Amino acid sequence: MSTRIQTRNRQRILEAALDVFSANGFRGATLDEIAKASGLSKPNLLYYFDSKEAMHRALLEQLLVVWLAPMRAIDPKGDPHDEIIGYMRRKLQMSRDYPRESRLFANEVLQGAPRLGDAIAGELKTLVDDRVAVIQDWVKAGRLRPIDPYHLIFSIWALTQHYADFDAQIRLIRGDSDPMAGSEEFLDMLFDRLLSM
Amino acid sequence: MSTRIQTRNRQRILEAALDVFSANGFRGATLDEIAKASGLSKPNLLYYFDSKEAMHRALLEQLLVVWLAPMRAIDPKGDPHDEIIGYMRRKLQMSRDYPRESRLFANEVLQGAPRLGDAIAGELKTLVDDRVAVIQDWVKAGRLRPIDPYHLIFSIWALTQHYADFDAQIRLIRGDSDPMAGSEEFLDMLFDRLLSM
DNA sequence: GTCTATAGTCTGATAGAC
DNA sequence: GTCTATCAGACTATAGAC
Repeated sequence: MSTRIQTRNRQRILEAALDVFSANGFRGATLDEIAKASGLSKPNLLYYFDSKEAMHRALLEQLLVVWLAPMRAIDPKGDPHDEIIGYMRRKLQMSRDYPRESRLFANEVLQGAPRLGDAIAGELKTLVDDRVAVIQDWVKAGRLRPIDPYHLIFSIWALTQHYADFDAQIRLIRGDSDPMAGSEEFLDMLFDRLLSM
Repeated sequence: MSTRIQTRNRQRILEAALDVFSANGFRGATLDEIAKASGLSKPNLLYYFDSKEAMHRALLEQLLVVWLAPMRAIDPKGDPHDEIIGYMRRKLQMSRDYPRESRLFANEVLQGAPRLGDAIAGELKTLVDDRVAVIQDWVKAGRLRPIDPYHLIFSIWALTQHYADFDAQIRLIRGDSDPMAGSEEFLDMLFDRLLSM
């Protein structure tokens, strides 16, 4: 019943699976690679997870919680400008801290979200719709200048995730120095100008 | 020697290959799918292209020309504000006209640019470095407010390509109406504010 | 040029010894 | 719980008839 070892091995597998899935997408990933990366045998992987699908599903589920946290943290009672900039900063920090998770998500959506469609159409859409309403209320109350809430949110996603998802391109163009150097100052300035009255 | 049929079949194959590679990445794509999508048999595919790799390479090569054209068209002698906004608009139009090409490129970069690394480090970097210098000259001449040229370019890429690459997500959140509706007005406004003195 | 047939390899998943 | 051995199917690519 040594659940300690089980938990640890499941964690090792998910860690390796995150590497492989985020670098190749679901179909491009192989159990052989995950086995090699985790140091466990292929049948042992399938002792802990029923299938390749199940591994991927486990990753996406634990990803969603972390992924949506920055948006959940937007406070309708806060200052509109600070709340939006704060959201953008938290999202940018996620690209810095969890680039593989960002690429896992990007791969999934890029390939039509076949395994994440329900979560996007459900949990994420509900959250976005709610925050869109908050932004619209801010605009109506005259606390935020008129702006399209959907495109505002999309622009935050696009600008922050770009640094994780297109990391390879940025490195090749800028050289191997920190690809995100200067991004926070730039995005602070950009959103400050975007939101100012 | 009926080169007409050859050219037409090569085109049919590349058309089908673009569908499959852009939807699944290189490793996730299969010749069976490309064969089915093109209406040709699998061995026939390999009569026209030496390998799966060769097909992918052909797509990337013809992509690069189209892909870099909007940036090449930036005129150092033009008005800085208009040139940058014009570049952004051309890039956005590419997302509208060539979403599959955008996703093909995104898949490739997302997965570490294993087959496009040389072109990015060579042709693209050269072009970017040149345009960065142009922007810096504009700033020095006082014709453009001080701004980080690299992050400016990355922000254009991120914001415009997002609509093609994350199309599935946007559709699920906004419903099946045109996912790009309002994007041009929003981005016009955003970059106008970003660049204004 | 296009096909069927198939070689040879890799894939996800299972059986069974320990 | 973990392994070796192995299955059935899918994979890229080739051979050879037409």
